[in-house]
Amino acid sequence: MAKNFCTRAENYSQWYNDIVKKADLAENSSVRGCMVIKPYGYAIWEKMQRQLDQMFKDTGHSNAYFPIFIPKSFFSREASHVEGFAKECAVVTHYRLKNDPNGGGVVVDPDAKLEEELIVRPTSETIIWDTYKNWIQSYRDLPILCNQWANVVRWEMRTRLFLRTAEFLWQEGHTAHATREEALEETDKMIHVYADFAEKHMAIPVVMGVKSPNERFGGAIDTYCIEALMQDGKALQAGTSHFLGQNFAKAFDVKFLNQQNEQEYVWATSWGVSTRLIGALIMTHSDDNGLVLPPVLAPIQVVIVPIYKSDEQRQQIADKADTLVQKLKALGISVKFDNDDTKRSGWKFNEYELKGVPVRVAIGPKDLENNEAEVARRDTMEKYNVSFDALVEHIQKLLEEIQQNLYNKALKFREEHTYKADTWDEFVDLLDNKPGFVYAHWDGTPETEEKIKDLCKATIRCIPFNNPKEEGKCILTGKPSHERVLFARAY
RNA sequence: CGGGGUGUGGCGCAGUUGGUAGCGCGCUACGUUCGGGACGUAGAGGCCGGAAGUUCGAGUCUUCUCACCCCGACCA
Repeated sequence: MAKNFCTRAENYSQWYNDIVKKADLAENSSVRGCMVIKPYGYAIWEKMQRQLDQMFKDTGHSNAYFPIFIPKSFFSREASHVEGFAKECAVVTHYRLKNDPNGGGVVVDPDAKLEEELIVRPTSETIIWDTYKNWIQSYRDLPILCNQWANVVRWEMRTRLFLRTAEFLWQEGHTAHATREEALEETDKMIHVYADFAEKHMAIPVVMGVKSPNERFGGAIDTYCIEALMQDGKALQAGTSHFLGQNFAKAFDVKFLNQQNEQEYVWATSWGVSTRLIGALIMTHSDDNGLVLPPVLAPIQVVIVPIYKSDEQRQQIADKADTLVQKLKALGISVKFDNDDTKRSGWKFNEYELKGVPVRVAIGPKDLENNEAEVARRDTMEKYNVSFDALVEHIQKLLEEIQQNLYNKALKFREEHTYKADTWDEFVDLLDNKPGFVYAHWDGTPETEEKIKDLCKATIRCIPFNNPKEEGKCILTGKPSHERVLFARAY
């Protein structure tokens, strides 16, 4: 079947890379650490964007755009924020090139040094709070609910397509509120939007929770997150929502006059998801035959492949296919009729399987005779015949069924790979031999979390919301603990 | 920044004791095919990562350099 294709069992990361390349999602560019997102991969991102954007609008947010460059001085205003990002910032120091006097092409003009260096945004809190300062005077100016779709740069040492690249695409929401309660509510609302998106659209079950101090965003009071479990048993952070308190308001002196005519610092949140979600999508659903896409996000939901010998047959099938295309399109289903004569049907079957198209319809001479078509679903690889009269309705239902099946499968996988550990040996044994989510007691100190990470590479992914209280002893130190937290090795 | 590796047609690779570059895939044309990646025939395509050196002669040997990949420390 699939040729030159690494299986998950053989080498998981090779399998991942193969999928990204062979499904034509993205490739490495000649710029170190940066990827080219190819049309098919970008189409998935566009579908995600469209959906998320609608969800942001529905919750009262508006899009805006802020500069890609941030003056260095802005960056140093919030101490833990700088600390979080300083090590991975790209910096612009000059604004002009000139011809190399030695004839070696162009060189940076040393006379064109910037007065103040500019940071290429790794995230936009600082430039946005510098801007919000001018937008806010009174409680009547609040809340501000902005989102921006943008690229950001984090100079990573080691990169992997979609999962970690030097430049990536994301959205970042930045909101300003009059009260602590309102900002907290916003933080909570947005992590729920992300969880909803992950589960309903990406068909990925997630655990929602709060980050431990070690894993918290630089400059945040609290970071909420959604965590997903990949097929190799590693966790992947799929989205974050931060309660920033008044940290940035204080750093940028953003105050408003409340109804009692008193000056108060503004309360803030920020939240984001990135193209990394495409990595999550791949590693949650795909199999050894290639990409598997949930119908809701698939650029092509249905592909129709004709099988023919003569031109006459080809024409007859095309007529049949065209009416099918019209009917499916009328239902809002994205369908492709691949009538390319330079590729054979077998080649197309493999190609669309590799690309994760949820439903394939094959129509050949025999089918014409019997007034039916062969339907193949990508998630289960099942094939069967359906009469033409029932086809449209069948496909519509099938797409919904596949979406649901993928979610159920992923949920089942997560449940089967979620464990409890009560002793250190048990904990390490699980991580090494049955990788997945491990619920274990922790004494609540950053030092212990750090030590656990050093010892076995596992980190606290989150402390789930509504976490059941349970008395126990810390897995490492034996100190008392009143709840289990979620551990895993993570991407 | 440590430790390991690789640079040769678009991609994946071979190239012996130094003798002037080959294979598979892909690509082009034509023909035969067409219900799970077809086959035949004929083609196109390469200053062998770069620089210097040894030599009558370097893909091959020496030195230097550059780039990329893998494993660590950092991270969404």
